[in-house]
This record gives sequence, structure tokens and C-alpha cells, in this order.
Amino acid sequence: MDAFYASVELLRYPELRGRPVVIGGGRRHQPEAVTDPVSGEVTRKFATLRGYAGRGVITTATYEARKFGLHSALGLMKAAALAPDAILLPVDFDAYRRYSRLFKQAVARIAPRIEDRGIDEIYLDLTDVQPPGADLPLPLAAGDATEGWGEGATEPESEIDAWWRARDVARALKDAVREATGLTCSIAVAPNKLLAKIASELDKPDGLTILRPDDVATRIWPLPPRRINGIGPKASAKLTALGVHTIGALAHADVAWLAEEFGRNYGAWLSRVAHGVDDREVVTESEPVSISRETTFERDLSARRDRAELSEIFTDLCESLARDLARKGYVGRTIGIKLRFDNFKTVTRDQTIAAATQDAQAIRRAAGECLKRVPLDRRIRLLGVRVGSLSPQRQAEDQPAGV
DNA sequence: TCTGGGGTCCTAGGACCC
DNA sequence: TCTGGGGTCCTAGGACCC
Repeated sequence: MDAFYASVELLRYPELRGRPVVIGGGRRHQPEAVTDPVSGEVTRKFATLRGYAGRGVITTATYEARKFGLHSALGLMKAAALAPDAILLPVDFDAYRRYSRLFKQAVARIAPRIEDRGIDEIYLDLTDVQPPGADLPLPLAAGDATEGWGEGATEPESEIDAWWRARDVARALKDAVREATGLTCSIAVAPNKLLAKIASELDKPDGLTILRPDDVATRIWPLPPRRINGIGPKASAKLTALGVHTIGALAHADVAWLAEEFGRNYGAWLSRVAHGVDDREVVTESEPVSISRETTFERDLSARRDRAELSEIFTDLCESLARDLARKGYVGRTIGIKLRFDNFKTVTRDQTIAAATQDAQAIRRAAGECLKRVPLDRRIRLLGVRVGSLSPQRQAEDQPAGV
């Protein structure tokens, strides 16, 4: 989806279209509705970034805001310095989750094999998908003629036809998403997930890209390695330092050398992805590994002086986490905490308990034990609680009937 | 002017077992 | 007497992604 959170907000506040808008921060900047006493007309007063003082980062920036250098993960104080008149809206996850469901449902009616990649992104397996309206039977896939060429067997679909069909499917998907949500998305059709992901950023917003295997050298190789999903800031910086500035250069690099620099597994992986090789399936079902809650305080807290406040936050986190587990139907055996100090150093501790739980008090108890193992001599910026080693909650036999 | 919240996966060492 | 070869589980940290 294109600038997903911001685009959802623009549906609600169409008067902000064309203006730089960012989503993020805390809760103290809700738009104020002002009703004209005479006409009854409602206008809204929006907060701008000007004078923003506090913690928080941009979650999403509209394309207009991006022209000012505003982008997700940018600190709001920095953003205010760059574009003081940009509009700041608070995040509304419930709204985004609703629109996420809507767009995924619309897609599923056309292409049901979906891999969820978060609130605003999915992979689709289009192998057997026909464009809506095409009532012809799907031809046998190229190279799949083993069923025989007897009566009724269609001629295998040619490579070219398959790409044309996929383009029609992609157009239909974009139409369906727009109709269901009023939102635009960018789609790439490619031979695998790796290439589809990179190609989906080539034409944004509201883009449609077809990338065939032969296009890798011309369209992918000139791009910086950072565009590859799995090459982040660290690996990218190291590649730059080694003089590898493009995916093409990475493809031509010696695998043994990459393995020396990055380790055997990651080195071999770098070489494969640079060549556009990726044989991962579209994974349509998965179970969560862990569920967590964390919060960054408005100011850094001292373990001694702010003990009461910390304790209350800690309890709240455990209770929220317990509710999340119950709502999603999981119990977990590994209870962990996360602390971030004023110097941004992060530590974690965890403990595996005998019986899986989703009980707030049991979580709080185990997490408290973990907390005792951390020296608390610095001010604390963030506290988190996590439950891992999850298993689906079994229906408790001792529950009252009807539960 | 510091840097959110919710996740996954990988690595690596040590305990422990057969 | 001086040291195996697997395997699994647990823990901590870090890179990376949306």
C-alpha cells in the first residue's frame, strides 16, 4: 500500500490532500473540530510540527511531506526543524487495521494465495490466477504437459501469455483495492518474492511493474544493494566500504570473498540474491513465535527514584500482554523483558518456566525475576515484556460450559 | 535535536543428555 | 587419564523488516 497510514488519514481528512502530512508521535495533537455557530459548518484545526517538543518518530509521511526530507523513523524534533508547517496526526492503529483487512479481503477474492507481510504489504502467488472476467479455463502451465495432449488438454500457456495474464490480474487487483478502500497500492509481478519486492518500489505510488527474468541485469543490477530485502544499514555500509555500490557489482563479486567478509551463510545468500535467485514459497499460513508489549517513557526513569511509576508501567505491560495472548489464543513458556537505557543501550533477559501461561500475574512474576538480573544503574528509557515459545491455547476442560 | 512498537531470524556459547 | 560426537534446549545480542 502507498504511504498506508497517511493515506488512510487522508480519507478521513480530505481537506489535507496535497499538503505535507506526517503520522506519529503521542496523543496530544488530535485535530480539533470547530463548529461555526452560524452556519454550523465544521472545520478542523490541525497541529503542525512547529514547536513540537517530545519523543517520537514519524511512522508515515505523505509524498508531499517526503519532498521536505520527512520520512518514517525520522525523529519528530528533527522533522519539525525541516518542515515546521507540516501537519502532524496521531496514529490510529484500529483504523489502519480495518483498512488492512478490507484491502486483503478485496485481494483474496481475486488471488487467494496470500502471504501476510504486515499491515500494509502482502505477497501473492499468481501462478494459477486468472484475471476476473476471463472465463477461459486456465491453460496448463508451460512445461506441465505430463497430463497428456489428449482431448480437452489445452496447449501450454506461453511465457509471454503468462506475463500478459499477470499484468491483467495486477490491474484487476489495483482496481479491487481502490474500490474496497479508496486507496492506491503499488504492485510488481516478478518471477519470485525477492524480485517482486524490489520491483514494487520502482514505480510508486499507484505503480504497476512487470519484471521478467531477463530484466534483472538492466533494471535490478544498477540499484544499490540496500534495496534488497535483507540487506539493511549495517550490511549496506560494509558493502559500500568494500567498494560494492550496486547489486550488479555484488553479483560479480567472488563468492569466497563475500563469505570471508560476511560469513559463509550470509555471503552465499548475498551472491544468490544479487543474481535474482530466490526459491522461497509464498507462505499462506504461519503461527506467531512471540508476542510482546513495550513502551518508551516520556522521560528517562530512575529505577530508584521512580520505582512506583516503573512498577505501575510494568504491571500495565504485563496485563496488556496477557490480554493480547488471550485474544489471540496463545500461551507461552518463555517470559522475557527488554530494557533500553538513556544511552540507548538495550538489554534483554528471559526465563523459561515450567508451564506455559497467559496469566498476567504469572508473567509479571517471571518478568520480575528477569528484571532482578539486570544492573539498574542508568536511567531507563524503555521497558518491554515478551512471551515466547508460544503454543495455541488448548480449550480448558474446566471452563464453564459455553466458553 | 536523538533514535517507536511489534515482530522474525540468525549466531554463539553453555548446559545437559546419550 | 586429559578429553568424541552427536543432539536439544536455553539464553543474549544483534540485524533486519513493516
